[in-house]
Amino acid sequence: MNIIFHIDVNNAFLSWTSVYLLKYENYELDIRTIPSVIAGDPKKRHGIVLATSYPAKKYGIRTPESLYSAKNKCKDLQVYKPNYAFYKEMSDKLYNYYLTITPDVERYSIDECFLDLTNTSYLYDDVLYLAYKIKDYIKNEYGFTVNIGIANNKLCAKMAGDFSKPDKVHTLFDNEIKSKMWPLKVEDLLYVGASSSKELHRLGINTIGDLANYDPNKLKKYFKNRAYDMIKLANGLDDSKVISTNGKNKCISLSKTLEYDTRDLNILKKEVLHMCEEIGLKLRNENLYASCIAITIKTDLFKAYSHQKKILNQTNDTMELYKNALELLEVVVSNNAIRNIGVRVSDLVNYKNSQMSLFDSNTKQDDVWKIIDNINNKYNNTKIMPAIFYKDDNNK
DNA sequence: TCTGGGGTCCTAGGACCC
DNA sequence: TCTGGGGTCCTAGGACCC
Repeated sequence: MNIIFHIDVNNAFLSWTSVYLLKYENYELDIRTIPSVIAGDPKKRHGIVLATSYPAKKYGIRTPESLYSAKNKCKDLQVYKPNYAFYKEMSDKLYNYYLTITPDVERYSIDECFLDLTNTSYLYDDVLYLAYKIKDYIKNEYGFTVNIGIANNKLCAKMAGDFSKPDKVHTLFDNEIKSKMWPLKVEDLLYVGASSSKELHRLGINTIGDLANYDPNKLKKYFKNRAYDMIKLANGLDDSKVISTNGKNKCISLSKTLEYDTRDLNILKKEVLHMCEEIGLKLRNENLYASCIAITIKTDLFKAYSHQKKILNQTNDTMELYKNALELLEVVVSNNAIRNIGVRVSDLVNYKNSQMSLFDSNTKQDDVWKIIDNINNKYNNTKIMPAIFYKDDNNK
């Protein structure tokens, strides 16, 4: 029998900012105790609520709603900006702490990990006791609380972690699925989102138990092959493994909501070049090459489009990425005003198809990037970048 | 001065090959 | 001298997660 822990930080961004303010800015007020949220800048059209305190939740404020709407619900709402560098630091600290408990740790998001204790639980006589010890250690050592879900697979561990918050340990072992999970609303089931739950309710499937016992052949008419997966999930069945994939993503993407909608190709090109810079740097730092690149956009009407293409000679060269991205950009720019633009690379490999380098100057170019990257990695603010930026800066 | 940003996975349909 | 069908690769779009 497998033993899986799911550990997530309660209101992660808000808790972490609170810890930061108390520790480094000598705040006397713990923002977790007042109606507060973490949100971006509405003037830059980043006004989305990213995390909420429990007092803010009492006003019905939820992520990710607009800051505008959140403020309408609570006039005294206190708003704090996200501090991603500190969040990353906290996330790494937690991850390294988990590794002292078991080597089998999967980072599921910035504030969530799965721990596989199947092969290590013999070291700990009582897993429930261990969970309480972990939870209390984190609270005392770092100053924020977590929820821990314990189960026989990842799905149930994650479901258990959501039962009631904060600062709680819950179990959802195989023999508890009917009593603890089946009464829940069907939309509470992992991977059943807004679109599916709407359809399920229409079919009279309101609880996870309803779904678990529904005729798969009937459900197939509405959900195709996904019907079988959904019924499996509702029965608490999940054989996915805890995989230590630290840092190894299948794609890297960057996107940006512009301050104003635009049809101006020059503005979009500049954004795309900037993203190719960042993505190229990330690829080179991890010694990865991209075989596929995409441009994504969102129009002023919130309609999303994307265009992608294979890159025959895998690359992590900024200007190669940019050249490919530009071809896609020309396809994607239509009559729509563009609100959000992004670049995504995928099919990442750690080798380079070097056949073509006999005919071009790739090797020399690689050396140039190494020098540029060393400087950029060292000095965060004064970046070496393609000449187009200098021109732009001078025009300000 | 309403609606962010970074991911994974699946499916349908077209192109192309034999 | 009349157009089947299997397999693979690729793209676009959508659902879902945090």
